[in-house]
Amino acid sequence: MVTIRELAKKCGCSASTVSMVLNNRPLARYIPATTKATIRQIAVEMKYQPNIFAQSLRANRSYTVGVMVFDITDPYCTYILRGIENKLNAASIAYLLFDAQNNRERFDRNLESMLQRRVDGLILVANSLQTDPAVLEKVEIPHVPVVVIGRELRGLEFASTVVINNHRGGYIALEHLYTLGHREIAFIRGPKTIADSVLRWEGIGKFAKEANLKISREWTLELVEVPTTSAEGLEAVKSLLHAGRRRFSAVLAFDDMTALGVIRGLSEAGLEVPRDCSVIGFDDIDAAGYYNPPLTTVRQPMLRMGEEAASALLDYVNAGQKKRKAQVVHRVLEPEIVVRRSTGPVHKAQKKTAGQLHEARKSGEQ
Amino acid sequence: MVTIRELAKKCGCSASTVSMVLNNRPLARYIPATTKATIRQIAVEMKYQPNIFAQSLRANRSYTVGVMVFDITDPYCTYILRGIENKLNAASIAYLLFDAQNNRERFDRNLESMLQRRVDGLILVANSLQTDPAVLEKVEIPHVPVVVIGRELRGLEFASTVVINNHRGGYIALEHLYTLGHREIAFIRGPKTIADSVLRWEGIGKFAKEANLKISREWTLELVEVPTTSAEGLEAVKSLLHAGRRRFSAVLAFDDMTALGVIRGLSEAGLEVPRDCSVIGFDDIDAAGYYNPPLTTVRQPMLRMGEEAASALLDYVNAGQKKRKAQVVHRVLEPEIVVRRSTGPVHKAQKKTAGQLHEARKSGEQ
DNA sequence: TCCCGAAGTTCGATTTAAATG
DNA sequence: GCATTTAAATCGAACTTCGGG
Repeated sequence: MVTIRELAKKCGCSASTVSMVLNNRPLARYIPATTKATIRQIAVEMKYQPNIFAQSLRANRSYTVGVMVFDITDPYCTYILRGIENKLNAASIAYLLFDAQNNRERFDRNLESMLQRRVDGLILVANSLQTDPAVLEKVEIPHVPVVVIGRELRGLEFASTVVINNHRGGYIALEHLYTLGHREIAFIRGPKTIADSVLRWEGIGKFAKEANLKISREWTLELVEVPTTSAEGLEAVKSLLHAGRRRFSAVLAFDDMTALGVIRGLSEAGLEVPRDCSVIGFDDIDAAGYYNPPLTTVRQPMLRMGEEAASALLDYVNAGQKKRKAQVVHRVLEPEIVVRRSTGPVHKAQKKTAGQLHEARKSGEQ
Repeated sequence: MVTIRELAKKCGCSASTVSMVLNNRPLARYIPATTKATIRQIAVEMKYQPNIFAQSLRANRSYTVGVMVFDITDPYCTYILRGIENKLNAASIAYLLFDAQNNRERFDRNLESMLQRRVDGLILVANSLQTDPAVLEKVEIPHVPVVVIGRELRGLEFASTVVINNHRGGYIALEHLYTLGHREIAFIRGPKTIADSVLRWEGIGKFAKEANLKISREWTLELVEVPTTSAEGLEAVKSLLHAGRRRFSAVLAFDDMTALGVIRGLSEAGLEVPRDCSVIGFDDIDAAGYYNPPLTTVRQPMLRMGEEAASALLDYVNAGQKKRKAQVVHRVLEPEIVVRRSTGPVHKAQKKTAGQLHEARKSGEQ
């Protein structure tokens, strides 16, 4: 690897001159254009690449940010990551990836690791288990700027946030089912420990109130585990069906994974989606698009969330570099409904709702 | 941030002493145990953390490896990544993640970027578009050790590989269908440009020959695009069904994404899986497990592939550090069949095979 | 005074060579 | 000669300061 001194020798000048020229410093302003051109040319010829270790040491910057996701195998995370990558790439900033694997100890270890490596900033893709403000206190010490995705978090003067309007998401999900004529709807709520879940439920409540729709407690289940899995959705819908005479013509699930399990549960019980029962999810993960049948869902703009987060972080870091005062931002993105084939109107022909149909078939089988 | 000199002052000794003690250098051997203990204790109290920039500059190592995947939104990649993460984490090595996004220019840019950042080694999760040996030539120049996952590549003395036995995979996939009684089988091959695809096809051919099974050219389609999508699987099976009087009772798809599309295509054509037609995939991505119905597939041990790759890289890097001669390795992992619900026996009652059934229904509808 | 360029210092940890009692 | 410690050099880029024309 060629150093700046070797390059300087070849150019017949000093290292300072080379440095100033290649970095377009003000001091290089009076150096003749021909000299500059020669230096640049020789630099290319010799494939000179400034040693990033030396640069980092000098500038006290790593030119690297840290990104921690709560679960890299979760497609929600990977699309956010794609958004982050797009922005960072454009700014020639590389990133260290850390995966918390839904595990608090790992989360803490990773955080430690990122700080030890002196990242210029960090992005946390959070499920709510992990990012209570307390966790971030240790981040404050070296004043590393942070952007948190997916978790409301105000009042920390070094932390920006990017979230979606979960309240609105819950609202439009129920609205969609209502518009299709559904009045008897089962709900599979997310764990109460998750902030998203609470907000979505409030949005659902708001629409119900406005539409004068009654939410039956008996058709409302609550998931307990994070992460959610399709297996839980499957179990949930089975217990709903076993609840007996209950009737419902649609299921509103906390998220896509749950919803996919619900669809499978209905299929296995001999019910067809959406003919016998509609199902709606939340997120719009890839699998929603290619499921059998494809899932209607409330879409989180994951790519944009990642891009916004990366932009916010870069702005903050660059501002700090130029000694301007950096501003935290709190962005709220709007979700949108994506209508596919898992929801449909309540047919006139559809005399019986899902629960009843199931009952009927069961008796028929026996 | 406290430096080693500040720490030394507090300890009443020189920076050299502190350095030697904290790093357990041989020279520290005669330093009294009490002194050492004091130094260590004060280091903890002052929260001393060696500046990694300075360490890197001195040692000419980044203590960081680069990992490039071909598509971070592909679940195949994320499980491999999880395996890599597990091993690297245990060795306190962080990694820079790069995503080629199935794009050759990005691949090259990222490679450049990794080298510029002087990673200690790199892992490439390759689809075959990208890793012809020529690409790796530029890696050789700075003698950076490489591990390639998913692509056979011998003869480069700095590159290890981790692959699965694709030939065997194809063999056992067909064997599974054959054992269930299927004799009339449709094939959706992968693109010929992908090495995996060719090898799997050879394995299929081998079993067919041994079992004296005829592979009909008319029931064999070939995908052209990378990445594969479920949409292509759907299209493929539709064109198979439209081919008319053709009869087949099972479909062997190139990979899971394709297979999932096939299942949906069959469903949309009114055929039930596996009653009317069995479907088998390849990979065992998450979605295979929660699909409707769950997919029988040939499993690639992705977690292990990642772990093996990371281990191989660490071994190589550490060997180089200790000036032992580093060894490249070429690991071949065995795939295994995962039987779920998308395959079943050919029923005696199943008078007609999928193609015929479809024909029958079509006429019935008209 | 203005233009051009170089010598020398800094960043922080590690290591070599050498110096103490 | 031995146990114990340290001053000084090193890694490479960037910037401050200074000097010659």
